Amino acid sequence: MRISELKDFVDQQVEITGWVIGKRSSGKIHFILIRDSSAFCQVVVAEKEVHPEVFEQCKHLNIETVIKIKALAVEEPRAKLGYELHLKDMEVLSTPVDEYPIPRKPSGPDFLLNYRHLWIRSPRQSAIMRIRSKVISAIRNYLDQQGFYCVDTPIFTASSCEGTTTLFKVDYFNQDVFLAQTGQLYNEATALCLDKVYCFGPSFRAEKSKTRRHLTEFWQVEPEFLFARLEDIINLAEGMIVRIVEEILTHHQIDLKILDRDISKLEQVKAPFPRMTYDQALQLLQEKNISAEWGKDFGAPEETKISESFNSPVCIHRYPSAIKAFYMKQAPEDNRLALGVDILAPEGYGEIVGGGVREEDIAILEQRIDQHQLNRDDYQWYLDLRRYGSVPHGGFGLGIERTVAWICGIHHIRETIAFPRTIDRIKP
RNA sequence: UGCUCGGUAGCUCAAUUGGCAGAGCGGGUGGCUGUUAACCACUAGGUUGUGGGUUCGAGUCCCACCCGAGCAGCCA
Repeated sequence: MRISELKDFVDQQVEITGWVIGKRSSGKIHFILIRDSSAFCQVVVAEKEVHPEVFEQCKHLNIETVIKIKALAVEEPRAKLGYELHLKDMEVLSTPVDEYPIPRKPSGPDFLLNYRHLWIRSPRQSAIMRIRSKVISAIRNYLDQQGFYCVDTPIFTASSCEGTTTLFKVDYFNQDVFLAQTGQLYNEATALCLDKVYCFGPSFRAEKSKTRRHLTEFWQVEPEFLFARLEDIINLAEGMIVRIVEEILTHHQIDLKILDRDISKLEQVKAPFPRMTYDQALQLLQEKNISAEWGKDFGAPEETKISESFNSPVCIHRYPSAIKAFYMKQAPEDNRLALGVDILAPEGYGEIVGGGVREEDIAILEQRIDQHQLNRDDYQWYLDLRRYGSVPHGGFGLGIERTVAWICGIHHIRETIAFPRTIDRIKP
């Protein structure tokens, strides 16, 4: 049985296999902290209640010793989870051959990332990984229930998709190919046969970004569907985010507690999210005495200021067309604006969703490709989608790491993936 | 890529004006029956990021390089 199930076994004898994460001792009584795959818990060892050999063994338990224990589960209000274990018997299954490199007291990120393969064992990091897993399954379940098909798009791509960001070049049998930065263009193709589709996979950006919101390898889910109006796209993203938050609040209270997450902040996330145009967002910034020029994208400080005004994620739509991707459809009422939407997470976690309506007219799309100084030849297959049976469509991408960072309330997205890839870190 | 800050024990950090290399944690040994990053005593543990320079003397000052962090741009 697992530590997270202790609440169902109060005053009963339980058997648990766990890893030692710390110990304290007062001579005739030891306090051992153990973790298993579900949570962590304190084990109390009284000299009178165990065999002398077991008591002596407990004196020498180092971090990451693996023990199998028989103990009584007891309610304990002082404990973080509300329970502790009173040891009856213990068997040592594995003794570390060396001192564990990671101390219990705080260490710096450089050191911890060098030992990432061990750091992930800490209660905090494990809690984040469990939450990430649930975020992903919540997304998949939500889309499945809405009738979406999962279509996996290629990682190797022949050329730039969006043309804006730097790509990783790979040698592909003596040919230069690139790691995908998005699956969207491919799923515009699959949407024209299956209608509601999504891809879920890693994306790669070779930009030399060194911020707490960037990784070179990150994961995103990208739904795409036919006859999508901007409103439909926002509704789908909103429903997805609400579902994610509900699932985490329902199933991961222990993990949120381990992370010291302020749950009231997540409980305030309710549909409908506030929606405003880019112009209205500029106005909001002006009211807060922040000057932002029309025509420029918001930077991190502006995004933080906007999201601080709301308890739920905020949807900002109709950005200037010039700062958005070439495939973004222009607003019929004002062609300087794009039918695109960004959703900013609360508490300054920044953009977690970007999406919009795609341009379905081949003439306009060709013009846009030229304006962005992209090579038309690279996009012939994409233009075919407009040549044959073109209909309005759209979708969005949701960044997994940024979403998990927000849900968990952690500062840097490198902790939201088991083995983060950043500009200068490829090991372990 | 730019700006700012940093690199001293396994980890977190001190070291006054340029003058003996230090502490806490972690490890080891001993003590303590309710500890929550427990505490107390003893003990082991150092090529001060690398290379050069100034100086009687450099962790400290100068130059170059390497590495890291924060922020920005770009974006999920």
